[in-house]
Amino acid sequence: MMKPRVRFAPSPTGPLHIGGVRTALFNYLFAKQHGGTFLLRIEDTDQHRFVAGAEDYIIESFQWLGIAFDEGVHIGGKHAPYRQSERKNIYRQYADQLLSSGWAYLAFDDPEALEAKRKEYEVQKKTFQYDVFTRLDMENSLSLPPEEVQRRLSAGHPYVVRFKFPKDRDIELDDLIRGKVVVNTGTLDDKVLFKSDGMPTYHLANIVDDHLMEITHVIRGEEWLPSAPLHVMLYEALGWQPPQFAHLPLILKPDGNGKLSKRDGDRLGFPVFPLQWKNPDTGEISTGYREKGYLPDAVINMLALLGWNPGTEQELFSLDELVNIFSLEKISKSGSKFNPEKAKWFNHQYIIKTEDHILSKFFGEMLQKNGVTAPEDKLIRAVALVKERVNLLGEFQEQAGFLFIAPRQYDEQVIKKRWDEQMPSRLEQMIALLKTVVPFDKTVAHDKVMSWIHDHAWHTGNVMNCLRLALVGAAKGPDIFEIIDFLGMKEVEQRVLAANKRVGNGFPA
RNA sequence: GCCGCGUUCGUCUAGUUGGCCUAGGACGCAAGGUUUUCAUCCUUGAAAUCAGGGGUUCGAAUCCCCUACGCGGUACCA
Repeated sequence: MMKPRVRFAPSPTGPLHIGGVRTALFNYLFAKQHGGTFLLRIEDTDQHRFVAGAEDYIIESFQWLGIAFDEGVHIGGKHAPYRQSERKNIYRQYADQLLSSGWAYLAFDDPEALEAKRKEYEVQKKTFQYDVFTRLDMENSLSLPPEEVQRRLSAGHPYVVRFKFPKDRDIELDDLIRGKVVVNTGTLDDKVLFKSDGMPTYHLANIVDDHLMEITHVIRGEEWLPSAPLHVMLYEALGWQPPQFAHLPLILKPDGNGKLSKRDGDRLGFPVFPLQWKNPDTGEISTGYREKGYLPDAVINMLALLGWNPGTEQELFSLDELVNIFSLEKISKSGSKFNPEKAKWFNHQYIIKTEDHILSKFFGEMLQKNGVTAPEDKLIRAVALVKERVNLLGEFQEQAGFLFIAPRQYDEQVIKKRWDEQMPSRLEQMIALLKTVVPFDKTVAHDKVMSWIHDHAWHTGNVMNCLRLALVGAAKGPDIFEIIDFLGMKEVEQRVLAANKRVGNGFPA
């Protein structure tokens, strides 16, 4: 294959949705696999929907994910600029070209007139479409006498440029994922190509830029499939070779039907965006995968397997592996419901795989926020002790926080079940016993304590869980002798004394 | 409404040249086990008559047709 050039072309209207991230990922994988180029273009032709900060958000998201572009707004490239608002002056000439070759026409109908027309049709239970059948009833350069058109133009009447579909032609499109798709031009509407505000619409700008930027493969969401025929027609009208198309299936909400939306995330409690986003207008905050404690590689892996799979039973892939094994042919045609549980499972797998010294950084920051500064070697030990029980990075705090912060309260369920008036003295005896193990050794300590409990014919579960309660605050956590080893005898004694004092004869202070 | 796309366990999916599918894996779920705790982990299990109905064929989840349902589009939004 010739080296492909693909693009991810989001609109800066808000935070990047994970569906968009997946689209970008598939583009990236495809480009890298074939030694091609991947570029980022910002499609900001709608000034009304522009949202400040959205572009930076998009760039930061991909930086976090480790998906690198070869060209783009933030890094430049041979086809700069990559922001459509900065390319404004190059689109007009193509609209003019279409106009003079008869592939487009001027339309003067204002939004109100269009709205009225739609209402009129709606009453008859029909839908108005500005197309080959209705355009002569409208006010445009096809229906109006040339001198009237000229008059309006010189009088400065606002107008748009619309594409003029031929009456009855089957447009064929060979989609890389869906195969042949055929649509008759008679069913298509004369899309606006150039708006009255002097900006092109998506359709024109997209085709022009894809051509100028030498895009070979357009890999985008399924929502674009209906307008793909317009796009191939546009290439023909402009006398250009169209790229190959691949329309990706949608990511659906976990329950019910329909596209995954921000609301679903809020409702079901999982992130829909890669990074946290604060709505500049309302101040509303939407959480992101990063803030929720996901590792970027886990997010990528999870997204890659949504709508695609290699056909083997392997589920865990690094980015590089994905680059090698990815193929458009294996993308499924139907939409995939997003599964938040599986997303967590992927993260769990990646946390286990991630090296301790990297994880320790995250944990260190969390402790820092709680006012505790811990040395790195301690953090690494702590992380190693609990990583297998962590799904999200944030859980390091609850799983290993006690290794640095003595418990402030004790689980009452455990007290009720296992503590009694003799427990304080037994725990103190155990401390004395533990102190005899010098230097401390987990196995030796374990054996000594066990036989000591056995000699007194005490209930192992009660004694050990009360010790755990004193050290951890609850009946959970890693092996108790590991904890003792980590804490050191001095700290262990302090915690036991504190617990004895506060829980005392069975009632927490 | 019209146009387009789709339809295998609850979910993601394997299955793509029809027979090796009494439909496999993963998530989740259930039961056991390991862990003196919790989680992890291990084992086992339930779970899709392959949307439904017709064909074609010795034989269909796999090919054809119809129906149903779902989704997407139907803006001077992308």
